[in-house]
Amino acid sequence: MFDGGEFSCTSSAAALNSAECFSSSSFSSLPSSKKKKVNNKNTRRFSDEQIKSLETMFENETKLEPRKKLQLARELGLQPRQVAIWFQNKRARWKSKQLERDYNILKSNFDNLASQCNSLKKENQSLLLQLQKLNDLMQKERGQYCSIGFDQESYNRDDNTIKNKEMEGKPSLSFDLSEHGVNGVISDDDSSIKADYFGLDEESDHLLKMVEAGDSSLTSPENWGSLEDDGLLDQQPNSSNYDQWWDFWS
DNA sequence: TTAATCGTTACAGTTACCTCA
DNA sequence: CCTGAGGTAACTGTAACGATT
Repeated sequence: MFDGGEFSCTSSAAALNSAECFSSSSFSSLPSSKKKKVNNKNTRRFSDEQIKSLETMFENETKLEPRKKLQLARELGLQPRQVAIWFQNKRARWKSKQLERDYNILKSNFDNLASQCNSLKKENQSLLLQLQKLNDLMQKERGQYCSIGFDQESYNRDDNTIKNKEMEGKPSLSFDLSEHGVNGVISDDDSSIKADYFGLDEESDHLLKMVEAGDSSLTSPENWGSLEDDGLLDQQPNSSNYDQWWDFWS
């Protein structure tokens, strides 16, 4: 190994351990930057046996104790400094590969999440479509209800029936057109009654209102900010941020 | 007790050389 | 034979740490 080789031994105290500095009789007086590392063919690289021993040792401990370093160097016929440098370079190579592995893992996770996101987006689109259809259906039925006219007498008769039920202590719907108007079959003022009647919680009630309102707030992403305000879509402080988030995944 | 100095080690970055397609 | 890319041993500069004075 390194027969006839000429090794530099710089004056930098930090660069190398003086005890490990090669005491070559042919030590050059040239500045270290000018010195050439003379490496004959087949003598530069360590032998397979040496590499194998070094690898085995590295698997056990990536940092070598000084005592073990001396022992290993003696066993392999290397300078302790060579062993130290080999471990340094090995750690650097190992770190580099570890970074590569970590990157691949992160990339794999990212791809999985992106795939899940796409599935959720499709599901969301499907649900929004269903919602739109239901909304249209409700609008149509409401239009029929208004267009067939209104029999005040039969209404009063029905109203009495309803009022009788109220007398029994059960909440019911009131259809007082003079107060609510035709368009507001169930107005916002009746929300508490409605909630009791249908057993709606606050969140569902809000959604129902939006559907009843007949606007496109649920089918238009730009209006989802109103949902966020109610905590239905948390994590997005405002709709503009949400748009950025959404754009990222699009 | 505190500050200065020294020796040692680790690390990131670089250099020089070899191998191979 | 030449050449560029990649691998690797060795080097440089710097920072951190502990021991000593």
